[in-house]
Amino acid sequence: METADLKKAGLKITLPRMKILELMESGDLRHQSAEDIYKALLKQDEEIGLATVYRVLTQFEGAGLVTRHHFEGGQAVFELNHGEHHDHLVCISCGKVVEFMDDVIEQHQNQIAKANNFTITEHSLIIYGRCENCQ
Amino acid sequence: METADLKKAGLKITLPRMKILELMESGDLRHQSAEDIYKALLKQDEEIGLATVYRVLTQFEGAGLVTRHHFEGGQAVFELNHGEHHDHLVCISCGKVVEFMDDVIEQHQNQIAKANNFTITEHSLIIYGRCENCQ
DNA sequence: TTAATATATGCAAAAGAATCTCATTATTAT
DNA sequence: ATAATAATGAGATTCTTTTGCATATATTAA
Repeated sequence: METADLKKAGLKITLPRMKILELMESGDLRHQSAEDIYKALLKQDEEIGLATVYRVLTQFEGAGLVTRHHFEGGQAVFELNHGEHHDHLVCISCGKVVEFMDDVIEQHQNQIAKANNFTITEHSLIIYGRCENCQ
Repeated sequence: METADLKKAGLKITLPRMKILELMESGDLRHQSAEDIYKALLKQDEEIGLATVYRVLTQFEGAGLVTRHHFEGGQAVFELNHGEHHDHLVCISCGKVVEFMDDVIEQHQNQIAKANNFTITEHSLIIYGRCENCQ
């Protein structure tokens, strides 16, 4: 992920945008709410407003750099796109998120859409449960 | 769906609860937001507050009578439970909702959860797209 | 049927998430 | 470096949902 991607999206290279990208790339947490990101930036002494974080994330989403997920629990979470589409397992206890991808499921979704004369624009499959450590 | 279900859930049989149940059974719209329900009740000249609608729906959800879905677009929608679990196709243009159920997808979800040592509590599969009339 | 009690309701206020306004500041193309 | 354009921060605002509290309603036992 680089400045080139921002340019391509017609977005100026600004400090807030760079910092948010960096933070999302830096990997500890791949799925964070706007507020998580805002707080993480504060901890790094970056004075970036929450409104800016929301704005930037929405622009990134529009540019296809980021995906917004509506997991349960109020706030949307954002994830940096990395190639392949995938779905999610979410632990309702500790919040752990595992990504997965299943071709058979994808295929069946396409069939179902077709059978109902729907043109798919996107889909969201989330499995909620308890992870290994939270049984 | 009957008063017995309310009793079983330890809920008193009250007018708001009956009216909301009736409305949700009466079938025109199987997936409605709390506000949709509130407005529909107003049209029937039932003076039931929005807060009550939210409270009752949340209680119904807790009692397993109703399922809350977080489709895209701000408001949660509520659906009266009718036996089998199922997933949803949602038209992003007209809001039409089609229910479906696919055993192969269900099976694969279970496998995936197992492979990742998750105990499933629930899952949500939503396919967004355009329906026949909205292409 | 009535009285006692436990719950539910309506309204207004509050809380939480996300967006918008607008004056100021930064970035880009010239 | 400058002008033109876009982005930012802070706070106000909107929208959805929840809560507090005084009143009203339903249930239970007498």
